Amino acid sequence: MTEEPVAPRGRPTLRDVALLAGVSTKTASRVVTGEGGVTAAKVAAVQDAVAKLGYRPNFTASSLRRANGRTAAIAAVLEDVSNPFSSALHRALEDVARDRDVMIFAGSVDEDPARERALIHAFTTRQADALVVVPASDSQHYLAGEVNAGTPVVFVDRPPVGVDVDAVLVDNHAGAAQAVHHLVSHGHRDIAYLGDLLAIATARQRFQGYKEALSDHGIRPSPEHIAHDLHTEEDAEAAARRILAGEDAPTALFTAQNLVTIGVLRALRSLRLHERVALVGFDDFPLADLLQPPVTVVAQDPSAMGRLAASLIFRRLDGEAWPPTTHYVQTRLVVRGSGEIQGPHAAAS
Amino acid sequence: MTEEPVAPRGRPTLRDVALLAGVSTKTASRVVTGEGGVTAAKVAAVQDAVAKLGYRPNFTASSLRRANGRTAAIAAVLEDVSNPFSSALHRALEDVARDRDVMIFAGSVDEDPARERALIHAFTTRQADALVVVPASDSQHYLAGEVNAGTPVVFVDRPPVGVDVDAVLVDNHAGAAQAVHHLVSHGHRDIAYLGDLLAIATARQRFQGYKEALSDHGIRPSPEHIAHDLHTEEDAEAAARRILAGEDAPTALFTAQNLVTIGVLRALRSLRLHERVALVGFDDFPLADLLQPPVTVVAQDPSAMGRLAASLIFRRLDGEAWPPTTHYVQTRLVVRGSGEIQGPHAAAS
DNA sequence: TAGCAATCTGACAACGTTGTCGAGTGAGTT
DNA sequence: AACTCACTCGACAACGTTGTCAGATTGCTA
Repeated sequence: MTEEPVAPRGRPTLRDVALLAGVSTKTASRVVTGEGGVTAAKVAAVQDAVAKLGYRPNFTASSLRRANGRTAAIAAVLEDVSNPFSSALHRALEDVARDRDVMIFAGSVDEDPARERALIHAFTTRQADALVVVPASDSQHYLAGEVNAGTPVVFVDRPPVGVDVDAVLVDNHAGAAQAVHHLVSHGHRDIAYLGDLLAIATARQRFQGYKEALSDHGIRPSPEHIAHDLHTEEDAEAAARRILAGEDAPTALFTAQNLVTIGVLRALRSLRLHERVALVGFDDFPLADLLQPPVTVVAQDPSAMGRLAASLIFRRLDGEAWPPTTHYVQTRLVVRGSGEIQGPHAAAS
Repeated sequence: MTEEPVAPRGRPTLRDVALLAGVSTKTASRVVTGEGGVTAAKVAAVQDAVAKLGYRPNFTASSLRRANGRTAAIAAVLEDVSNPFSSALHRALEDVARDRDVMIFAGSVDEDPARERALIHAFTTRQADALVVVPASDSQHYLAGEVNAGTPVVFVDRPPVGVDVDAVLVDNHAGAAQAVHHLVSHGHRDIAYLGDLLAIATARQRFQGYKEALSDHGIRPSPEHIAHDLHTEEDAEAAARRILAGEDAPTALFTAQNLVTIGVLRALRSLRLHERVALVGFDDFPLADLLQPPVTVVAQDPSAMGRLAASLIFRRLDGEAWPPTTHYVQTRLVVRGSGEIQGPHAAAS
């Protein structure tokens, strides 16, 4: 059994180590940081003292003093750490950061602009080396100070407004259009739109893509078949029930967000329309392939987005410089079944 | 040439603010911390300077100096931030912490003991005020120093070994037994077990619960119908295929973990056995209710666990003290369909 | 033997902030 | 007029660490 010495008061500091080892704090510092230039005897003495006291360096004090002042932590301001998109993003950031011994601070904004500011304040105040932001507010002009001070900032999924920084975005417009074209090509002309809060830029873009794709085919969507501002599964389920109950119900649905898709699936299921009404969702989700029918989606790749965002961050932290750039990550139509249910105008070919 | 207005290098500090406002740093500090005892005129001057310079306090420097040295951050050492259990836990911690303006540091261990230590080292070195740990290692004796130094530590989901701290656990044994009793009561006697790495304590407990519940009914499980160490969906799918292909295939399956359940569902689906072989899974997952048949599970409540863990942490941070205690959170059998498929020994009642 | 470079070591200051304490001011009391 | 008291305010030190620099020691060369 190893002897556990009684720690004096609070945590031991470098002073305590130095005292016990009979050297100066500076020499102790040299040993624990591996700076070198210390005789073997003193190295051993310091290492003994470190072990005996259970000394752990205080990284915050160290980064306060060190030249570059880096804290080796980057902050992620996410929609909600527990949703699959955010947590896949979080994980991708962590994977890249891990190789450099950098930690991730993450927080959930919940589409609340005030919370967004509070989180960013909390993170910058804690000297995060960089910021990855999925914004919820109208404008992020308040970030200008940080950006000027040289903190790398990357926006993900939603474009920056009022501040000029790198961004990793999805081509929502094209993705939505792709979904709609797919449905039209399977014989549908009456395609409903169910989407998230219009306050969210990506929701607006997806709606635009939907409208324009329809118009490409000379179709004008029925206003009753458009539902905005659905932010929970319950909202979406209720809206879908309403739309499907009306006369001239649509033969296909485009659901422009994750939770909306799931809520709509519940409605379809309980109305026993899931084998009859076609559905394409935006954003993939776990088990989509195991449902009956399997759900066709326009998939985003949050992992790829996270990795790209992290690599931009680290390149800037390494001193590379370039004008703020927006990167687009491709969406991918994943054909599984629900989107291929034939509509009334199916080509006879 | 006139004197260049010295563009402050990097971020403005309290010194810069004080200088511009014509007060001492201490007075500037009093204003920004709201300590009070400053005349209105100087308050205004300082606030002007803060606004003009875009000053943000350096929270790490502040916590270095402040009496209690708190960093208002707690660390969460999780299995994998992107899996639903971990991220629900993470979110619950965040929700409780948010009310106190405390941030969460989270990291993924991936069942790697070395990574667990590295993460905890990184977090303690950054002066996290407390630790929430889902351990992966055999022993966490190395935490003794931290615990002695007074850092609150709570283990979640898996018990601490080699260190005496609070824990929030699930009664895996009882939950697994409940699943098995349920299957037996629906006429099954040949019930397979498919579970995660035996190195994980919870997996062992669930297996124990499985075995003992069977033995309560006088059933001895067939060794060919037991598969351990399945840690990915693919592992689980392969194992399920093997078990279901053999002669005397089981009529029911108990899947002891999330991903295992999903892998097994894939196998059942592709073998077209999903309506014939009963299944109860341990741990709930999104969309379980939308599958065909809907999946019966023994649900854990990661949110409740996270909230409980956080409240223990904060009570200790608030100075309350008590001997380390283990709390058990109940599991709940969620009956949905897959677990109620009748077996050959169904009572004729 | 003196001279010199190379190596090791510690005193000191500083990072940005706040706790302590005592000095200064002015109003109110005797 | 002398005194007390409440209130502001700033000088200074300190939190735990590391950068700077100069002093001490050593070994080697001339």
